[in-house]
Amino acid sequence: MKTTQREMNGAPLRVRKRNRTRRALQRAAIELVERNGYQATSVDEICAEAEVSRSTFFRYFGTKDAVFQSDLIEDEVIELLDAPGRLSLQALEDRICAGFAEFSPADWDVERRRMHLLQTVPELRTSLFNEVFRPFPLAIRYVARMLDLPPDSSRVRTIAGAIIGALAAQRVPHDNDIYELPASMDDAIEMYRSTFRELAQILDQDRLRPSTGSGSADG
Amino acid sequence: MKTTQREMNGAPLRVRKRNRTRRALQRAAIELVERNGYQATSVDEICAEAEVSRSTFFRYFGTKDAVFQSDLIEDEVIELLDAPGRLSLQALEDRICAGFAEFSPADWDVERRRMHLLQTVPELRTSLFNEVFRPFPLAIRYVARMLDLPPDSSRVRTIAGAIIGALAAQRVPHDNDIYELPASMDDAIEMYRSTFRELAQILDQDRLRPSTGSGSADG
DNA sequence: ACTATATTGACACTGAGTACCATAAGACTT
DNA sequence: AAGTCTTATGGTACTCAGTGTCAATATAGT
Repeated sequence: MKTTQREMNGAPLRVRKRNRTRRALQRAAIELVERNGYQATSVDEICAEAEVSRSTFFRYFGTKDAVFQSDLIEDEVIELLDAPGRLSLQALEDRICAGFAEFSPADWDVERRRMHLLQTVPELRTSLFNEVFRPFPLAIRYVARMLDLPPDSSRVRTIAGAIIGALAAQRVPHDNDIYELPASMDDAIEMYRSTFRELAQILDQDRLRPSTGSGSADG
Repeated sequence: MKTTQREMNGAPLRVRKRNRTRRALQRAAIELVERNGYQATSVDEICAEAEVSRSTFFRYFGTKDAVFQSDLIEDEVIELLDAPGRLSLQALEDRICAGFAEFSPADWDVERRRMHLLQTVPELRTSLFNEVFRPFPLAIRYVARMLDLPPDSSRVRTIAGAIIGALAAQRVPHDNDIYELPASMDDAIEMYRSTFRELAQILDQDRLRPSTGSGSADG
C-alpha cells in the first residue's frame, strides 16, 4: 500500500489544496469582475478576496486573463478525438458532446458565467480566441483521417475551418449581441447537436472527398 | 476656393504628417520585432527608432499590439459588401478580391511581414483574432440578405461561420506551422479564389436555404 | 521527530498604459 | 505678416501587470 499520510479522498492533501486555491482564485476573479468590471479589478483585489498572496496568483496563472481560461475541457477531448474509431461528422458530434457529459452542475455554473465574461469583456477576447482555435489542429487531424487526405491539404484546411467556424459562430458575439450559454448542460449539448445538424445540411457530404480532377491550384 | 495654406498634394500638411508618423511607428515596430522579438522590444525603443515620444505612440495606438493591426483594409470592404447588388458566393468572392486590388506593392510588402508576425508572435494572437472575426458581422448580414433569412437565425450564423472559418483556416497557424502570405498580391487573390472554389464545392448550395420542414430546434 | 521538497509571502524591479499640462506647430482670419 | 484658434507633441508622474529572488512555512515520506 502506497498511501501513507493521504486522506481517503483520492488525491493527496497537497493536490487538493492546490485545486482549492486554484478554484478560489477563479471564483474570486469571476465574482469581482462581474461586480466591478475587468479594468477596475486588480490582481491584488482578486488575491485579497481569495486570501492568497500576489506571488501565488502569478504562480498559478501566468497572466491576469489566464484566470478566466477554462481548464475543464480539452485534454480529455483531445484524447477522445485522436483515439481510433469510426470517423464521421456524426461521430465527431457524439465525441464532442460526450466531453460535456463530464461536467458537474456546479462546474457548469462557473463555466456559464465565465463564458459570459469572455463574450462581454473586450480584454478577454484573447482567451475567447484561444478557446475557439485551440481545437483547430485537432479538427485538421480529424478531418484528414476522416477523408483520408494529407493534413496540410487545402481541402482539409477548408473543411476543418468551416466546421470550427460554424461551431464558433454560436459563441462569437457579433455587433453588440451576446449569446448566453444555455442554462443547463443538456441544453448546451442540444445547441451543439443543432449546429451539427445545420452543418450536416449545408455540407455536400458526397463531395467532401476530392472528385479526382477538379485541378485545384492549392495555394 | 477653400485651400489657403495647404500644399498641392491633396491632403493638408497635418494629415500627411500624421500618416507619416503613423507609418514610421508601424515600420519601426515591425522591424524591431522582426529583429529582436516581441517581448524584447519595448515601446520606448519603437519610439526612439521612429523618433517620436512615448506619449505620441500611445496617442496613435492605444496599446503596444495595436501598432500591428492593419488599417488598410476593411472600411472600403465594408461599404463594398453592404452595398446593394447581386448576392451570391461568387459575388462575395469577387468583392473581397476587389478589395485587394487597391493595395500598392509597397503596402503589400509591409502587409506580408505584418501578417507573418501576427502568425508567429503569440502575443499578437489577439490581433489575429480581431482580424479574423472582424468580418463576422459583415458575413452575417451578407448571408442573411443572400438567403433572405433573418440575420439572427441559426442557419445564417452557421453558414457565415463556416465561410469565415474556411477563409480563416488559410491564415491561422496550426501546430507549429506558419503560413506565409503569397509573395505577390495576385498570388494572394488566387489563394482566396482557390479557397472559395473549395468552399463552393463542399457547400451543398441547393440546400443552403431551409428546406421548409427540417424542424431544427434552434438553440 | 527529522529531512527533503513543494508551496507560499514579501520585496524590488521593468515595462505597459493613463492623466495632466505646457509648449510647439499647422490652419484660418484680418 | 501678425494674431488667434486648434491640434499635435513631449515631459512628468502615476497605477498596475508581470518577473525574479529569497526566506519562511507546510506537507510527504522515513
